[in-house]
Amino acid sequence: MAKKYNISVEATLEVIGGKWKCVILCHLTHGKMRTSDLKRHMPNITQKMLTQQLRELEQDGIVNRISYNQVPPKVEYELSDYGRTLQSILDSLCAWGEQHIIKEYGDKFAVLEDNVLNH
Amino acid sequence: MAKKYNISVEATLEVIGGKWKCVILCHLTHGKMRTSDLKRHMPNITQKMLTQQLRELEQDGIVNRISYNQVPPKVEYELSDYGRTLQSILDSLCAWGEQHIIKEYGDKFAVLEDNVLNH
DNA sequence: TGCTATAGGTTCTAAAAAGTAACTATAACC
DNA sequence: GGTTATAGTTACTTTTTAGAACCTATAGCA
Repeated sequence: MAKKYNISVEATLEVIGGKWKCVILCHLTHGKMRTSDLKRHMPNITQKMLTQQLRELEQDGIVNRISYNQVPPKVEYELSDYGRTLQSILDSLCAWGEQHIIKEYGDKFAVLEDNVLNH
Repeated sequence: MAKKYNISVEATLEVIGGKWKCVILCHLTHGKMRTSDLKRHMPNITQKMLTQQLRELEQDGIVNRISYNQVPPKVEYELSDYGRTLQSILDSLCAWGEQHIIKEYGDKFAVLEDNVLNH
């Protein structure tokens, strides 16, 4: 049967842990996005990691994958209903990061890439 | 100069990302703990990883290290004031994990180790 | 004397995670 | 006919992370 957890947060980390998942999900809190949009917002992620992480999030029921049957392909991702139960956590993580940047660097504009500030 | 972030959550993950930090911090939300207490609550962490992660959290100002000058040594860790700005996020992460476990397994008692349930 | 407990350091190795590069398909366009 | 765009796969390599096994010091105790 199931694995054992020593504290419930371990279960959370199994779903949204790792280097990229929280970042992907934070972007998706702003709404549906195509693969190429995500890629644009995450210039350092590789195609491989992006699809791999999205697959896992899909399998865990966090995101929906919407595939339009056309060529060239068009695929969109969005937070699922279940994924939206993470929304306030994701918002808080972003907000904390922003405060942390201000604390560390004094000015968030100094370290946030332009594209981010267009939110 | 500073590195650039493409989204503020990246800064958060730099501080509390990784396999162990959130778990350590969640335990510390319940109050000050000795190294050996933490170890007991995290049977799968190695001594090396535990001290390494605690060092990093200390350097980022998230935890305080309180060393009593005695033999055998006694060291306690606690959330710092700054670390406590993460408290509600940590609580939410734990709560979400608990709900997720219930969703996945139906019964949290089936997968949470006994020691956890004594909280 | 020899053992335990405590917190931690060090070196080496194993495993996991992530990156690189090359490949697929096909419609639309020049 | 050649090029671009899109989303994705695959095999291989590198980097990062984590673990195992060893070491330190010393008070207290049988």
